[in-house]
Amino acid sequence: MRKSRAEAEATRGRIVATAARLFREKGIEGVGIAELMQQAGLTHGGFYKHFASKDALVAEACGHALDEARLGLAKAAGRAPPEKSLEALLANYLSPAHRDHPEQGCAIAALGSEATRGQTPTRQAMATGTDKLIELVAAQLKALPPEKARAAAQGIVAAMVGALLLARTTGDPTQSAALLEDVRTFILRSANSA
Amino acid sequence: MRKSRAEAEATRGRIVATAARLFREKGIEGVGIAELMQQAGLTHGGFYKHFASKDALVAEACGHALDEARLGLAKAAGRAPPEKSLEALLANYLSPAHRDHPEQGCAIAALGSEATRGQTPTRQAMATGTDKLIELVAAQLKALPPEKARAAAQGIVAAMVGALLLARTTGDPTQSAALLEDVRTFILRSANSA
Amino acid sequence: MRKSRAEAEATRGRIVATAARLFREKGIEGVGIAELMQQAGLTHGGFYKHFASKDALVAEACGHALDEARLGLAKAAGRAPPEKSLEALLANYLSPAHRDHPEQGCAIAALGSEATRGQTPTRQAMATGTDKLIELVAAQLKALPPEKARAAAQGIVAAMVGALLLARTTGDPTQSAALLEDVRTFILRSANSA
Amino acid sequence: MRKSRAEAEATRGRIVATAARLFREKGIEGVGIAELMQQAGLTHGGFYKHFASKDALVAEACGHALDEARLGLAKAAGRAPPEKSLEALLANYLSPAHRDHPEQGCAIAALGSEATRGQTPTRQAMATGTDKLIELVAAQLKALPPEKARAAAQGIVAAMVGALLLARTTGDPTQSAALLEDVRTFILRSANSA
DNA sequence: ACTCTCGGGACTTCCCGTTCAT
DNA sequence: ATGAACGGGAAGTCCCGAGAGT
Repeated sequence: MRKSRAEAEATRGRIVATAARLFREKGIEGVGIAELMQQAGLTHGGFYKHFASKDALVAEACGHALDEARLGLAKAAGRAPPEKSLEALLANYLSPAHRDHPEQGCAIAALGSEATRGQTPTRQAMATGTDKLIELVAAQLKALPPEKARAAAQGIVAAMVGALLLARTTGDPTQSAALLEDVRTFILRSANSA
Repeated sequence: MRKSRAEAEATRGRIVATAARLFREKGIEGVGIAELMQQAGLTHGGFYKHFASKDALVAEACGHALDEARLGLAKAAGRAPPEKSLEALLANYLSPAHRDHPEQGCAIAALGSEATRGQTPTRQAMATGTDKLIELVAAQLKALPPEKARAAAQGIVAAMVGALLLARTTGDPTQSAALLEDVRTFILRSANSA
Repeated sequence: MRKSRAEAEATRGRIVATAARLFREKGIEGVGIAELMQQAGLTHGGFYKHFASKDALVAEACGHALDEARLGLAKAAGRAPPEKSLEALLANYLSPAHRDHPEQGCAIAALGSEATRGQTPTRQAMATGTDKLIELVAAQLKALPPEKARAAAQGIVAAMVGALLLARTTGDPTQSAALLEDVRTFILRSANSA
Repeated sequence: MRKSRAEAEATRGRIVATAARLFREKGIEGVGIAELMQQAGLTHGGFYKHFASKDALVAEACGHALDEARLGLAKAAGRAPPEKSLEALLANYLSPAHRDHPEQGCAIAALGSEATRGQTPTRQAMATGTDKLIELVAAQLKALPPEKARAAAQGIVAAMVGALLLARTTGDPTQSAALLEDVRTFILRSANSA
């Protein structure tokens, strides 16, 4: 029944990963410890050996989700030629696939309004993750000096997150796909004229 | 003890208005029928004489919140000279005051991720309200032909909503105020070059 | 969701009946509130609206189980001609069917050793039920004066309960059936020579 | 710190003896490995060097308890003149002292209903011990041929075990003492008329 | 319209058997 | 052999949505 230290660490990681997925899919309040642990292949009894409370997990899972999504974006940007990296990043983020799969996507779009009302550690994790995302986008703005890049990156990230939210709100897939497309154009126009 | 038809109607309206405020403040799951009715000056027993379920109220309250916020924006835009109306609208939306008072502000930013997972009527109400907001913004883009205006308006609204979310996530008031400012610049740059 | 007063009372009764069955089948410690309520078609959340604690239910369920089993015995005794009523009662109690179905049978045999260590109300319920069972058996000893009947009845009940326990301990069905038969003979011999 | 083979064997025996006592006192589920080992003067970590599982110990402890109790009965029977040996055995078993000290007494009465639901090795041990007890009682029925003796012995053991259970259920010491007395009479009457 | 209550489900605490690490 | 810790699972408390009863 009991596992070695290494296995226990793996278990903990599995819980965090599962939580990061489920929270984005069903919302933080929409997932209970029991369901969470079951999805991780455990029972809820052992949860408190790994985390002090649900809120502690929430903070960690938010950080994990943010990191995971940012890594995907960085990879997509890296695969494109340097002058097209921003376009590639946007194509990845503002896509119907991302719209339809919040459980693997950006936690700001999936959990933003809930996280705002969360506890301090959660908000902290979201703030840190958001900042790193802005930095990632700023790094793609190679034509701009650092300060202007950061300012523009904030606008870009804001538009990205907002667009995803709007696209998920609209029921019509065609209409929301067009919206994502329009916002991409909107962003690039502003970025290019900076 | 029985009230007239008109009074009952007024009561119903008070419940919706209270819900629209509380939901934006504490989230949909964060507000119970009991607290809601108490804030409306009633007891929770009578709730189901007015609404079939909490979800029915949620849908209605979302629509109400969206309308209320949009009216405020329209008024702010209307007070400015025609060529400055978009600036005025943005100044109103992307302000520290709006950031600090979700309970009177935009429901997309305050409830977006929760509403996405809500029931159909709720999502419908959010979609309709979002569309009207886009139309309001498009109407300020007087230099553009209707179709281009709508496309640009989508980008603007996306950036507005996203910016508010980011600003509320960041704990530091100074930093988030700068972010709101930066996004305003970002939006106008794109709008002007359209 | 909520039920009328009468339905709630029925629910409570269903819980007790389910508990009486499950406890005898799996033991008191072997049944949790969750499983119990699930078998009764409910969830464990509502349990404490009906009972102050698990122990409170245990006491009530023991009483219920004892009553139920005694009623069955009384009926079996009543169906036989008066001079054969004890034989009928014993045939019913000391039968392979009873041995194989503790969940519908005598709670003393099924729960005796656990109940001994239970809380006062549980022990009280067991004591009362045991006493009534002795009285039932005494009532079949029509040839004896009341006091001698009660004394003999105690011996009979002791042998009945013990025989069931021994029969359930033995793995071999044939051997235990013979044991039940032998004990029946043993009892009647003593009763007839009193 | 390492102990010799013999010492380890002694330790093991001490654990079994402690378990046999504690199980009868508090029930099988009522005793944890930790308490058990502490009572044996050890810490719980080493338990699994001696036994594969708690269930393995349970089986062994049941056997030990049964043997121990039977030895006591045999000794009591042996101390009496041959024609009084059954009376002596009964006096020993059906005594207030036995009623009040299950931890040193008959495991069938103390653990019967729990053991019934135990695992196969446990049930096996109980069955074997029960059989030996019946044989011991049969050996006291010197006037009867072997087969009749065994049949009668089954009735006697059943009544003995049942009586102890009933006596422990009743709260009142006086009443239960009378019950034990009555059952003794009941048994002897049947035995003598066989 | 108000109060009380039913049933649902969440979170958390506690303890147990078992095993790792020392 | 010791002690810590992992994972399982139960008990219990709390709050919520919904509706019955007055």
